[in-house]
Amino acid sequence: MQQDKIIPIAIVDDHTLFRNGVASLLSELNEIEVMFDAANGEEMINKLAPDALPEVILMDITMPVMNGYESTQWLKKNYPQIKVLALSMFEEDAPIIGMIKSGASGYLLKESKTADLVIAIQTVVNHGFYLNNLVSGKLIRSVQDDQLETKREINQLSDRELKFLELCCSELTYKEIAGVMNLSPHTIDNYRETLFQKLELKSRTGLVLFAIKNKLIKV
Amino acid sequence: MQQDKIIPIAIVDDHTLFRNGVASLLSELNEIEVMFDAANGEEMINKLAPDALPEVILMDITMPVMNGYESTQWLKKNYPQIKVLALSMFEEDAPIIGMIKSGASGYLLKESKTADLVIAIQTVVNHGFYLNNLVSGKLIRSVQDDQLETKREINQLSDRELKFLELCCSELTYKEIAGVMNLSPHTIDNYRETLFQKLELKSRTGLVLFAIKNKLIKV
DNA sequence: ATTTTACAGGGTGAAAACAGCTTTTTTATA
DNA sequence: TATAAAAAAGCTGTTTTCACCCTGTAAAAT
Repeated sequence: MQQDKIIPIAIVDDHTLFRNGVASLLSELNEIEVMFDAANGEEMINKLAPDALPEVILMDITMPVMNGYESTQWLKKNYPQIKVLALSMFEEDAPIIGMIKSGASGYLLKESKTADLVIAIQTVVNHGFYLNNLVSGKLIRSVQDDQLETKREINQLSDRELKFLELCCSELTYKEIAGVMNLSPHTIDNYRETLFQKLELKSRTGLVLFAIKNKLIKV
Repeated sequence: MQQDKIIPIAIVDDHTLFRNGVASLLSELNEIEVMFDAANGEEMINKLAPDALPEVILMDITMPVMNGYESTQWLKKNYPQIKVLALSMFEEDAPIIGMIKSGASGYLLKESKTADLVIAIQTVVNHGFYLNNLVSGKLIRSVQDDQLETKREINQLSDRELKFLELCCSELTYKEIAGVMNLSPHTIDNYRETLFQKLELKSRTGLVLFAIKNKLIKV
């Protein structure tokens, strides 16, 4: 690992002391060069020089003006080659998954040791991502949670109502749905009314949104 | 690790020789006990005894009658405590992400060494999941890919059309949308028509579906 | 034995959505 | 600055959706 070239990085964090501290720590090493630091995403954007880009940006989450999620998304849009390593004090699921979804290639706690930070930076450069125990479990769960998760309202619905709801998520008119289900349009009216009542909705759009939110249909 | 109790597992794979081979390999160890094996998901369901469940099930993907995805989903629904370890010859993104999304706690290639398989089984039992290099990169990318990905049609749309499209994904009537956007209902009619034409749709439901498919709104 | 619940069918009127036009205003740019 | 292309607004219909009203049957529940 020591034979690697010097990695140019940047630090984005609103706590000046922390920012300078990390910069100072890393400056002592000859594997890493801190190109610049910024107190938030907007400052980062202004300091980014297209002809001298960092390879990795250490990114805090909570920051004024432009936070870590927004900043990371902006980077992925404008400089997708720059790797973002989230550096935060939060160990909850939401910020971790949020930063990963925003495009971060890794997530590290601020209480980590310097050595871990260096390894993370190098891993991100060499392998494109850095996963530690903190992230991997949450990550796998977040992908899976998309799947299961059932709402209680759904149990109130009969098979035919579910079938009807599914057909609502198409460009078929109610009359056409009646045709497909071999029912009278009036019966379809009943289904619609029943669903509106059960789900507390008032339009077909509402039905579609409900069906999608509850993964009754695949988008 | 050697102080762990004996782990009861099951093997589901349509290749009899492979199934028996793995069973024989693992039977020689005293960390793992193979409770039963099955050629597909249906057979597995029949052989599952609620009073003697395996902790881990090694799951092939391609199988007749009921494949690995379906089987894993069934397990997660009916016996969520059983961990599924996908065991397959495919190293492509789709099957890996697919199995994880179906609920698998890990993914291992069939060409892996016995020792790796044992470690994977133990890791799944002790930590709830097993991530190797094969999976982690794809996983992080699959979560992120959900995000970006833009359709060419979207570029054809103006800001106001996008705003209108967003408002369509609610229970607001067109008249109410006109109010929110400070426009005449007739202008809203124009937007609708334009979008129908540009996106080749013919109903509001179609608009909603399009917006969701292209992640223009968060569900 | 009676009530409840789910399912199927029917009708009316009002509101909203859809379709096809024309005209005016704004914006961009050649 | 002329002009083309958008965005915005208007009009006139038709169709669809929505919100009520209702009857009847069959299966569960009380």
